[in-house]
Amino acid sequence: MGRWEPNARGRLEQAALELYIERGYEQTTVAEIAKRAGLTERTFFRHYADKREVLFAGAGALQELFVSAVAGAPGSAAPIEAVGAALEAAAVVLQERRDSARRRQTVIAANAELRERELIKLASLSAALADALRQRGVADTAAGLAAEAGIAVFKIAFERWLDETGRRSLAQLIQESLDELRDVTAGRPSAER
Amino acid sequence: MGRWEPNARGRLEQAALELYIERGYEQTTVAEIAKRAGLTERTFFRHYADKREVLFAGAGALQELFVSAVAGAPGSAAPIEAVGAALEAAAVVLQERRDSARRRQTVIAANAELRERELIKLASLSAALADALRQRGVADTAAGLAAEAGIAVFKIAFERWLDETGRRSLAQLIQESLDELRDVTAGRPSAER
DNA sequence: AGCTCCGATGTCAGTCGCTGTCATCAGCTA
DNA sequence: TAGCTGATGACAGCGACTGACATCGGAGCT
Repeated sequence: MGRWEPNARGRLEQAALELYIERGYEQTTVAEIAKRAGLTERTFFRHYADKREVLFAGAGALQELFVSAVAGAPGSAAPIEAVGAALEAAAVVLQERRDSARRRQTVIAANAELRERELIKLASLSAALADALRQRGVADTAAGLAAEAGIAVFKIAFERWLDETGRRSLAQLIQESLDELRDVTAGRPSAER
Repeated sequence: MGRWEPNARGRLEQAALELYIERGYEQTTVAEIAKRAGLTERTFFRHYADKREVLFAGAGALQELFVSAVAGAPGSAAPIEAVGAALEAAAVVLQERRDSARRRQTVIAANAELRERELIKLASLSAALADALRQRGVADTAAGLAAEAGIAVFKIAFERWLDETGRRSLAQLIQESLDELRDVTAGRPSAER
């Protein structure tokens, strides 16, 4: 039990998300977030490096999930298969949270600064993925390419998952996108519109 | 002849790059940049939306180059081939500017905000590439994947081009990376370390 | 030439994100 | 009970960025 109201971080995240939805990211001041959480602006910045970071608290956990999935893939798995395993592990975790993911994504999509922050989180994910592949003995360039390709697939599958009415699971969409990426890079002509 | 000293934008870009190199991005204030360019802080913000944007003035031209290269690719070219053509066109333009590209990249790599801005420029490039592919009749998902894959290849080839002592051209490195991406996504085991 | 228009710049005040510093407060331990 | 410590508050200050208004000087018109 804390000495003050417990879970200050959680209250800040909740308040920030609410306000970003209600009035938009730019129209929300950090002082307002802190006030709604029953804290002061200064305390907000002790918990989060900046006004954007409060929306990305889960990024660290996701990255650990990715890395351990790659590390845990069978030694016989090809790099792209290890990456696929990581993406599927993430899909399982995210599958239950589609509504909240969609709310969050709506906020992010509406603001360029937040999109920038999301992109650097994905880049960090890619770098961690590449490192994990190198740990498995994958050559430098191949590791970087497999990681970037995996993140590209994740981005596109995730976007479709949130857009769709929701028949297919995230894992399915990831698998399909991975297959389609293989076809596309092979120069195979895909279905036209 | 302009009424004031001409080429205010160019002077601002020059001054900013110099100062970012001399004392670092964070340690440079906009007022200092403006002063070195013989202007005021307010005028800086009339030319550039923020302190980061002054480093990315060329992004628009690069994007147009990408788009017109895709649009100009033969109708028989597969999506990934059209993307490859765009990357090669960019490589030709960049090939002559390795030193200045390296200086710029050193500044960007040293600061997270600048890396974020670079990533969103690349994302914008990817979106434009995908749109250009859709114009050619490529299906939505395939267009998005081909574009993201192309940008991934560009990122990695560009990085290697700047790192290497410089034997291979950027165009060569892009071609090799494109080939390696095809192998990696096909699950083909690549050389290990 | 004289006049007017207009776009680029300067000036100034103000908001807000973010930081450094010091005080305070609540529980824990000796 | 007397510290000790970690989380918080209070406050001053810097710098990025914006809105409003003044100014300046060339372009075009009469």
